[in-house]
Amino acid sequence: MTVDPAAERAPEDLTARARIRDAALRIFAERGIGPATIRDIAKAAGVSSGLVRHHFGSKEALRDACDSYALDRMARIREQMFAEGRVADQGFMGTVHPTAMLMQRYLARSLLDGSDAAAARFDEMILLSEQWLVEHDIVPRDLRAYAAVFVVMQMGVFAMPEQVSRALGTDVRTPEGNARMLRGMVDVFSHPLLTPEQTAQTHAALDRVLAHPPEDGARDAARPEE
Amino acid sequence: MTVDPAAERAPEDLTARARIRDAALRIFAERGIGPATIRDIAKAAGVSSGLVRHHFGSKEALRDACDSYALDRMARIREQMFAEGRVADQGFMGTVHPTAMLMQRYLARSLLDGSDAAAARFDEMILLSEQWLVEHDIVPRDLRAYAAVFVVMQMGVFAMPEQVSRALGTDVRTPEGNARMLRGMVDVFSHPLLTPEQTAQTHAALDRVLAHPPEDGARDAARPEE
DNA sequence: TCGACGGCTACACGCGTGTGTAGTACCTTG
DNA sequence: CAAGGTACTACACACGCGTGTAGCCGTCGA
Repeated sequence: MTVDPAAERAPEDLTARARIRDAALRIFAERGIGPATIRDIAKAAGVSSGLVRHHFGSKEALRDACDSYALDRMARIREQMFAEGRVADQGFMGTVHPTAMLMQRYLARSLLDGSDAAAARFDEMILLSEQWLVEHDIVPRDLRAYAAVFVVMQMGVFAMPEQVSRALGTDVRTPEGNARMLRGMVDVFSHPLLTPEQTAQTHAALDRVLAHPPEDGARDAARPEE
Repeated sequence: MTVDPAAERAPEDLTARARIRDAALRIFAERGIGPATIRDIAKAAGVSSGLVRHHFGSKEALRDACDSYALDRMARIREQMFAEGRVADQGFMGTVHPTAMLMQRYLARSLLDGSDAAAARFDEMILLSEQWLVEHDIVPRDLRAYAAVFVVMQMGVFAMPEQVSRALGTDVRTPEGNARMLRGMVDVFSHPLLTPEQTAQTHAALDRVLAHPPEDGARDAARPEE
């Protein structure tokens, strides 16, 4: 569980247990939690599938181990970046870091799968975002909604790397593709897409729609039955 | 396949086939494509699982049918909104519409699952976004990356409704919660989050990192082996 | 009236999955 | 040196899945 404070990989990580965790992290990130199989993880780690169970007990426990490991790695990378004074990158913290790229992808997948740990981190990111917003005197109509959308949007980018890669013509798992993606994020968050008039119009449209919800001929398609 | 040009549900849609499609759409949207089972869809539609196969042939074919149906519905809603002159909403087109909410969620799930149809729509949205950007004289450093990130961010919001709902304290599947979420989106896309200085700094940081990629002690965790 | 066909059901098959169990090699410890 | 436990493997089990098959029932045209 404990890893040396940065620098090189801890010696413990040369063990089969660490190889399994690393392989799981990678395969979970690539395919998603559900579709990934214990057997494939074991194969990637060069061990038997029984050993995975021996070390982690169950698939969910393995996922939990990956969660806390990824969270830990991200926290360390964040610390490191703060120490190096790259505070400007905080919003997109660590995303150029090769390991951080992987961890972000994994955490997005884990969040999509319904991980409690990833959800906790999600909430934490929202709190941080809210804090950042008030510190920078950005006061939208709905602070919480703003922060939530902001965070979920970031996660979304990491949750669909195949789509972004295809659209960009460059694999975002490479540093080059990742940098292009991050530039895109920076630009989206720096150039406003909507003019004040458009914004006001859209807010008005939202108000209008909320005042009298639209009728829809396909009620049965949206009915909330079990 | 063909549906009456708006208004009420087509009579065909009272058939079991339509009920199955609707149930599939809803369950796919709720749980994701992979975890959803034919048997549960059949149960929700009030038919036997065999009938699902009888009408659609396979799970993937059912997914395809849902794809094209959802795409069609979204296109019609878009047309309708254009006809009503609500062009201001185009960026977040139809997302307050109860059916559109469902379709958006479904399409996000389908995209996450690797649907070709959803991917095609994704690319189309990117094209539209690029077009919209040049029309409004927004010229970021990387137009394609901007558009791709913009679209994937929108999809991300619909791909993780549980997370947003939890953060907001309101179910985004209700009109109220959805409206809050949409306000958040509007605000994110209208208020720039980064100052020009921060933007320049981050771009510089990206340049710097790309010039000499960061060393990482956890190379083995990111190695690209199968 | 009758036959055929499409909507529909019940049930069985094979497969891959997570999980459980038995057993082996090795390393540590008294 | 003996003993025990840990790392590790091979194999089997039960379950749920998508899929396949056989057959029933109502309707509609000749």
